[in-house]
Amino acid sequence: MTQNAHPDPDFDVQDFLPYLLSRAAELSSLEFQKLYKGRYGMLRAEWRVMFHLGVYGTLTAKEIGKRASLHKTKVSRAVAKLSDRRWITRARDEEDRRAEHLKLTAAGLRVYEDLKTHAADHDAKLAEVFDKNELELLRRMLRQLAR
Amino acid sequence: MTQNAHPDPDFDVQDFLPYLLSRAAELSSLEFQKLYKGRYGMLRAEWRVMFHLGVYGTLTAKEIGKRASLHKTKVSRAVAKLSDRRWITRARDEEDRRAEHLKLTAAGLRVYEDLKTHAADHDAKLAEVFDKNELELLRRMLRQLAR
DNA sequence: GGCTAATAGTTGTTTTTGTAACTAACAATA
DNA sequence: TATTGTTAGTTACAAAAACAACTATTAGCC
Repeated sequence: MTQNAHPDPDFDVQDFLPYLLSRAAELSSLEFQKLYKGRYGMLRAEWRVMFHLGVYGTLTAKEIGKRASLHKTKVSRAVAKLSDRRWITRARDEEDRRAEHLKLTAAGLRVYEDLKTHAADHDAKLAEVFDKNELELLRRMLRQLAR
Repeated sequence: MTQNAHPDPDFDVQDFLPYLLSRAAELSSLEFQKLYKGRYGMLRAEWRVMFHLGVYGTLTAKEIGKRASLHKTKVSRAVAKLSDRRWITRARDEEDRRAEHLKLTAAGLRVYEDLKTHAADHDAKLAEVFDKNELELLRRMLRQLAR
């Protein structure tokens, strides 16, 4: 079966990084997901859009998609829904009338702040199994992998 | 869950572990996903089922679900499809006739071996940005988070 | 200017997923 | 041995994701 020159003939699929990562991602986000879904009826893409606006202030859909690794259709639908709920505003760019500048409303900001608070709590809980150095390294490595 | 005493008032959502993890997971698995999807028309759940059978030999759907963190409906559908393609066999347990013992066929084993080889290559490529100790720590932490 | 290509974002359609309800077999217990 | 509860796995239906095709606008270029 093996063809030739494979890095490690005794590779264990259970150590496969994408697998470990996706399990860790799924399980670690479960609780928080319940919160934004249950309390605000939000989807993951919507939460991502909101928090990018929370962090950066004003962005276009394209910029959000790029930064958050979300496909434009997901961003588009998330933006439509958030806008319907008056959690964000859309302002047409007068230089380039295809683009819109998105921004949290006051209500949106409150939602963002609330979720952010819970995210901080949740993160702290996840983090407490590790020590500070390990954790810093973990974050660095994850950022590195996300390119 | 905790109500007050928020750990860090200046918490940055972009360091939120579930977010970092899910981005790292998505991006790191992209290439490999193309492979099992493109070459074998497989879904992620199907690949997971196959590789668990590849590693453990024989398992029931329930065991796979538990080990792979897959919901029983996903396992059920994956098993149905893999069985249609003659990549796995299903043998009714005669002690408990609700359960089935699943196993890769010779053809299934070939698919598994092929994918495993590519997984090993892909993993090696991902891993090469880190040094051995870091990598070991990363895997340990991810396993820890996946509980 | 007028033509083609590219870009920002949207919409429609098809796959996949999530959820709940279901069947069949087993277990516990009265 | 009926009765009720549990468990392994399936199926049906609704929600969400993926993908392709679309509109409107801008950019490049002859």
